[in-house]
Amino acid sequence: MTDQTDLRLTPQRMAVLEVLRAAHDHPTAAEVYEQVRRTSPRIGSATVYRTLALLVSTGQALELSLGGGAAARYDANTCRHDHAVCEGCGRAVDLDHPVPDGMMAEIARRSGFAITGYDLQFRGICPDCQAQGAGSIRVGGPASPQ
Amino acid sequence: MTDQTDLRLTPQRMAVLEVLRAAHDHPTAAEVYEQVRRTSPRIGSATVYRTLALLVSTGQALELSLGGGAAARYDANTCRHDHAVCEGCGRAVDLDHPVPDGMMAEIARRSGFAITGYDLQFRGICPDCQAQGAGSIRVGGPASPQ
DNA sequence: AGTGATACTGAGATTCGTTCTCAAATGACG
DNA sequence: CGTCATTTGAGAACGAATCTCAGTATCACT
Repeated sequence: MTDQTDLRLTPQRMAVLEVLRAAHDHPTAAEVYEQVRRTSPRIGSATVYRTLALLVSTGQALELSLGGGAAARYDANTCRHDHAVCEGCGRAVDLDHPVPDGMMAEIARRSGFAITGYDLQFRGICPDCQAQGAGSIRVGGPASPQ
Repeated sequence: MTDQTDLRLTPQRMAVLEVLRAAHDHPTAAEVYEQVRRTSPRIGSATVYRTLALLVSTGQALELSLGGGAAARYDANTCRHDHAVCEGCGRAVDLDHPVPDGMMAEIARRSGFAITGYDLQFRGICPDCQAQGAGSIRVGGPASPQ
């Protein structure tokens, strides 16, 4: 992965990318796998994981780690954007609210880091979950803790 | 965990909290476990995990999911603060740079979410890693991908 | 077309972090 | 001192992700 001299666009890779592009709900690798199997029943999970990692490393997909022990989620929308994660149902919705320009420069100056990017996630209760009783949200976290 | 009527401050819990308070490097659960064993050799890892989760749920510790397949890290500094994660060595340093007040209100208004908080992590190369050749950072991610 | 080199795949095993199970231990309190 | 809920520790179990490796597909070149 560090020194790809030749990258092939195989049917499997196309299938994964297609599924990811078609999905708008930030699927996990397992969900992508399940979906891809409908059209390519012989594909292996390793291939899906490999392809996802490849897409991320070539900038064609984003990997979201939405906290907790939850599985990583993937997003074909590669424009800079953030997410709001619902503490009730675990879903994530897209936001496009840029972090103020000066902020990154400020952080870089203070920390000495060469900043290459950032991940920003808001936590809260989505409108749906608010509707069905925000008071009854289980304390343990999102719907699928593990 | 949802309805604790009686919470005991056991020696094990004190030991975990002590270790976490003494550590300033955002240890993983495994690191906390290893450290706690020096003073309480008979403690089990389950207890450490349980206690860590308990501390998080009672607001006495923060859980950081620093992306990738990396293990969760814990932080006894419960004041609102963010982190810069080094893509070279995987370490995280504290930052205290508040997100502008108006921003959360703005997000809440646009998304319809009842925002309860946020997680902000900057990615970059720490001064140390910059010094020893920032060009040679492995592409796959932090030092210990999994 | 034929050949060798290289990249890719799929199945299953493996690793690792984390949670679960359950009997035994502990602590609180009358 | 007895009771009862809480907590503990050992190990099993789990799920996500990665690794291994033999087999397959594709490329470059003749």
